[in-house]
Amino acid sequence: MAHWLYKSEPDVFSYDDLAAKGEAGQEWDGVRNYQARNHMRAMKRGDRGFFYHSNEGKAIVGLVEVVREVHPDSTDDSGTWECVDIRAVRPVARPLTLAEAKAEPRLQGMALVSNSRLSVQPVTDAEWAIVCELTGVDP
DNA sequence: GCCAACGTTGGC
DNA sequence: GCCAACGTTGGC
Repeated sequence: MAHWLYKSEPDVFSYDDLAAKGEAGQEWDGVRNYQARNHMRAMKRGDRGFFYHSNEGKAIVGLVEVVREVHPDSTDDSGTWECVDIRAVRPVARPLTLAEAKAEPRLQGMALVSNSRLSVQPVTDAEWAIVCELTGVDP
């Protein structure tokens, strides 16, 4: 099973906001980046991911899961953009800040560290295990 | 609030 | 198809 990371500004849409949507989750719409879209196209129902708060907090704060595979973005009329639906699983026991991730030698290759602008990122199995360890998540 | 990094657009 | 200009993101 592949793993992912989703970024969101908590001012706009926070992990708590996602949790409030419950089991049905939320369409991850508004993504207007081809790389990010391609990652969403590759997602399978049940894939787990991390939820990262950008700008404010700058930390991995929760665990999420894909509940609906790729489909047209309802906020896009052009037919270009697609997205998945995700739901909150549970918050992590201990948020992992960007500064901590940058300071962790084993995470230097992580997209979060090396390509901060990509809003939907793949997470390798190795990175997943390390972040689970650092956040106190039972994978 | 600034600015660097990156992606996208459009003229040639 | 190249590349300059522009807009956006996001860390600081």
